[in-house]
Amino acid sequence: MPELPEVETVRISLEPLILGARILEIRELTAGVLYNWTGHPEAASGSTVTGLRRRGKYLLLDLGPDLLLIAHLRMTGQFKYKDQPPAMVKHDHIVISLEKPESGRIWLVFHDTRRFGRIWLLRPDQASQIAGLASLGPEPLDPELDSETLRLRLARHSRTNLKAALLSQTVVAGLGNIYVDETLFLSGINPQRLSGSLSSQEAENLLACMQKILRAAVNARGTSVKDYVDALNVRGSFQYQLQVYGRTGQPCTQCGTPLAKTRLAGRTTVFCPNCQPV
DNA sequence: AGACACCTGTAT
DNA sequence: ATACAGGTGTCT
Repeated sequence: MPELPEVETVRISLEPLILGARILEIRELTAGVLYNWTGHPEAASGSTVTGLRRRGKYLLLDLGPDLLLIAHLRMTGQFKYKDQPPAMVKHDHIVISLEKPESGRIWLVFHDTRRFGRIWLLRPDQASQIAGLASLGPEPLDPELDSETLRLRLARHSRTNLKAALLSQTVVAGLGNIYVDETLFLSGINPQRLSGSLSSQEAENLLACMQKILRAAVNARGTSVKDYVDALNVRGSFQYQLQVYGRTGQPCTQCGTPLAKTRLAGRTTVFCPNCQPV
C-alpha cells in the first residue's frame, strides 16, 4: 500500500501525537510480525519516543539513545492511533500502549490484513542488519541529490528497464508502482527504456518530475486507491491527480490516446504510447 | 534479472 | 475458479 508519500504522511500525522510519550508495553497479538532483537521482552517499557523519522518506506521511532523501533508497512500495514482503549479487530497484530506526560494513555495498533508488514525493536547499532534498510539508495527529495548521481545509479542496472530500476530501492528510495508510473509519464519517458540509456538532460528532467510528483503527493497526504489511510484513519487525495496508474484504456490527459498496460518487473505498468514513445 | 513466495480480500 | 493488489526477500 504505502510508498514514500504515504509513509511520510503517517510520520507527519503521528509525530505531534506520540513525541514525548512513554511506552508502557508492546504487546504481540500475532507471532512473527514483531522482531525483538534486543534480547529483552520488555526492552521498550519505560522508554520515551524521542523522534519519528522516515527513510525510504521505513518508519523509524527513536526510543531514546539506545533503542529503535523500525516499521515497514509493505502492502497493507497500518498504524492506528487511539486515545481510548482499543477494541481489537481482525488483523490487529501489535499493540503499543503509551503514556503522555500531561495527558493520558494512548495506543498505537499495528494492523495488517496481508501480514507482509514487519516491526523491529533493536539497538541503533543493529539497524544496519535490516538488509533492505541498509541498502537503500538516496532519498529522492533530498536537495543534495543531483541528476547526475541519479543517472549514474540507474546506469548500474543498464541491462534492465527503467520501470524495474526505479522500483529497486537501492537505486533511489521510496518509489513504488504508483509513483514510478506517474513519474515516467510526467517525464515523457517510456518505462521499457533501458536504464542506462538516459542522457544527462533526460536524467535531469526525470529527477525534477519525480520530485514534483512526490511533493504533490505528500501535499495531498498520499494516494488512497483502496486501503491506505493515515494513523488517524484519514484518506489521502492524490488518487484524484493520478494521470496513468489505474487508468488503463482511459484517454491520456495530455493527448487523448488510450493508455496502454504492460507487465514489467512483475508489476502492472500503465503508460501513454504517444507521450512516452520507445 | 526474473520467477516465486509470502498472505488475505476483492473483483470478474 | 481465477486474477490481481500500494512490497520485498529468496531462490534460480
